[in-house]
Order: sequence, then C-alpha cells, then structure tokens
Amino acid sequence: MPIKVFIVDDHYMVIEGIRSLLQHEKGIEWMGHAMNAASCLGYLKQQQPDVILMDISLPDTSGIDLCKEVGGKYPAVFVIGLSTFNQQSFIQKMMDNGASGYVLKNATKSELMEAIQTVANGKTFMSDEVAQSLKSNNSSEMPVLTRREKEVLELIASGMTNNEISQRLFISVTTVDTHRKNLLEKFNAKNTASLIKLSVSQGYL
Amino acid sequence: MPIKVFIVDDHYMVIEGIRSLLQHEKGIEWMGHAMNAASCLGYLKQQQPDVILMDISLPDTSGIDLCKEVGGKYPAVFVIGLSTFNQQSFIQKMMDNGASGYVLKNATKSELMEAIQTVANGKTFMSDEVAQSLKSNNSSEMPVLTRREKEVLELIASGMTNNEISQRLFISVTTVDTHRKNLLEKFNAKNTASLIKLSVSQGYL
DNA sequence: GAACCTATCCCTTAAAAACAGGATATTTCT
DNA sequence: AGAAATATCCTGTTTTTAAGGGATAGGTTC
Repeated sequence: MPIKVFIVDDHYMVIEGIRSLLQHEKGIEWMGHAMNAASCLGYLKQQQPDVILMDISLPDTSGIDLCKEVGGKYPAVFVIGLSTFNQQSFIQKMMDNGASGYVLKNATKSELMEAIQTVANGKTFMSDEVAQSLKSNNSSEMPVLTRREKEVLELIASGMTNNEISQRLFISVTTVDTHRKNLLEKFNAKNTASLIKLSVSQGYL
Repeated sequence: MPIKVFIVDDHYMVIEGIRSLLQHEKGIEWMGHAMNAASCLGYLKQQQPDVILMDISLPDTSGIDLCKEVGGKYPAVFVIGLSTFNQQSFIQKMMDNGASGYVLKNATKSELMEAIQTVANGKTFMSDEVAQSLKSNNSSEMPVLTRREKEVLELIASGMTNNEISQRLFISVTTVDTHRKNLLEKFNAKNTASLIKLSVSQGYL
C-alpha cells in the first residue's frame, strides 16, 4: 500500500521539484498540492493523505498554525515541516505543534524518501543537519513569552516609548517597564538594541 | 538557437523543480546546476550559458556578490535573481549588482519562461509582484551607510553602549553619538528599537 | 579651488531606559 | 482550594539616549 503524500507550499518551483522527485517513486502516491492553508484544509475535508509536506511560511496562516490544526482534526495525518531555514526557532515551534519531522529544502531525494517513510510509520524524522542545529542551540534559546510580553515587544520594536505604550495598552508606565525588564531578562539581553536584534533573529518579530 | 540556461541554488528541490519545468521546453537548453558560488565560477570557466538563474542566498558567497563577479567577468551572461523573499532590499541589491531580472520562487512556468526570454534578449524582467513591492517601498528607500556607520550599527545591535563602542573603536563617545544620530536620521527611525528593527528587516544586520 | 562627504570632536538639556527593590490582584493550572 | 504564573502597580537612583546646537580636518569629486 503506497504512502499518500500531499504538499502545502506557496512556491510553485518547490512543488514542481518535489513532484518530479516523488511522482514515479514506488511506494508513493502523489495526491497533489495546495498553495495555502485554506485550500489545504478544504482538501483534507475530502481526502486524507498519510503524510503532508508543509512549508512553514504560507501566505495566509503560518505552517506552524496549520500544523496544529491539522494535527487536531486529523490525527492520522502526519506532518513533515519543510523549510529553507535551519533555524531552531522555527523547527522547535513546528515540532511543538505536532509535526513528525522536519526537512530542509536542500534535502536530497533519498533524504526526503527516508523522511516520508519514517514518518508514515509513526516515527519522527529529522535530517542530520537540522538535528544538529537543534542540539547546539537548545540550551538557553527561545524564551517563552506571555501574550502581554509579545504585545509590548512589538510596540517597543515599532519605536514607541514606554509612555506611549502605556497609553496604547491602558496600563501604567511602570507596568510597561516591568514587562520590558522581564523581556530583557528572558532574552538575556543587555538593552533594547540587543533585545530587538535577538527577537527578530529568533523569529518573534 | 535555444537559450542556454544554468542555475545556481543550494536547494535541491528548487533545482529539481526548475529542471522539470524547463527541461522539455522548446527554445531552452538545460546546462545544469551549481549548488554554490565556487562551483558556479568553476563551471563558467569552461562554458558560458546565456542566462543564469541565481539564488540570493548561497552557502559560500551571497548571490548578490556572485552576481557582481559574474557580470564583471562574463558580460554576455545575463543573471536572473531567484528568491523566496519579496524584499525590496535584496531585489535592489541584486539589480544594483548587475542582475537583469528578478523572479520569485512561487513564479509560474510561463512567468519563468517569459523572464528567461526577456532577459536573453538583453532586456530587464521583473515579475509584477516584485515590481510592485519595489514601487510601494521606494519612498523610504534603503539609506546608504558609510563604513563607519555600518560598524557602529553592528555594535549597537550587539548591545554595546556608546561608551563601550567608543572604547572599541578608539574614538570619542560624542563621535559615536553623532554616528548614531545620523543613523537614526538615515533610517528615519524614532529611537534605537526601531532603528534595529528596520536595519534587520532591510538586511543590514 | 570650491563643494561635498566623511569622520572626528564638543556642549547642553530633557527624556527615556536600566537597575533595584518591592507589593497586590487575577488567571490558570493542578 | 491552593500553588504558580501572569499582569498590574509603586518608589527610588543611575545610566544612557535623543535632540538641539555647532566646529574642524582630511579626502574626493567636479
């Protein structure tokens, strides 16, 4: 029984590439593709593949959120994250949201095949490169932010002062300052400049 | 006479995708691919294609630098920038360095074909989406930074204070402050936070 | 040689952020 | 119900930035 594979990616060339790689593979049944989250969910109402290759960046919802939704509604469908970025932040988020694997877009055919087969069997697959970057950087990376902290962080990045933020959020300046203090601590940042740099590079902004 | 096309991209799936799109196209001669700048330059010593599709992010040199080098050594070879990012910063840099076109990785087959044919005729091609994002964002264009300003910008982002920067660069604190002042003005930023955010998102950091 | 850019330096003042130490509600989870 | 996490608020002090004003010297370009 062949493994049914579906792909969600907004890059036509990547879809085409994967199709050309997998189409004539034994053991793989090519189910088609979607170019955004909505059409993926629409497709899943009709048919369920065994494995979905899912880009993390999609035009409507992010692959990270889509992954969560798919996992909740269709537990039998396994998701493999697909991305250009070998960044622990994205990989971590994707796995936290129920992905069974993560493959970079520079993966070889055999790597991709291995990933699909492994995941279809209910196991977890991660290419060596990815696994390594996760290990090397899992010590103190990626703080967990509260909703409010994220909100404040975004406003800081947009150039607002504590005073302006406090007015926008209807809270006191001292509260904003506390959130700021906590953000600095969570990111282990020395000041605003490094805070913003770190949060952008880790995918928070 | 078919147009000779070569591709430089470190993503196997994209290479595969483009090959599958172009391989059987009339008027296109598929020359092969390179997965990094070095092997691209090596290939060019032997043979010159008419058009190179070039990813902006490569493992060794950036596509932006490679583009410049290719343009200098082989004026008859036209380069089309290829990227996931529809970011004015990259597009601008690529075009400044002599690219004849810019295509996103979600381009359709016909768009890609049009790009190749247009560029092979010595004209410039830009997909609508890209052209639009260039137009929409040319008001707050990319500021031109001096060497010293870039240096200071990086040190600011790393979390150093003016005092620390001045010691590192062996200049006075007031000088650092002036550079900072100029940076804020050039980026039209209100404060450090937005300065860093803008410079990261525009590819300076 | 004049105009222009770059880098350097200086001053002042007010605003903002960092740092240190709290306290008290309100959710949320167990 | 109680613990833990989250959000809120407070009072200080010290350091850092922002924003305003200028000045000088070396280099490049026209």
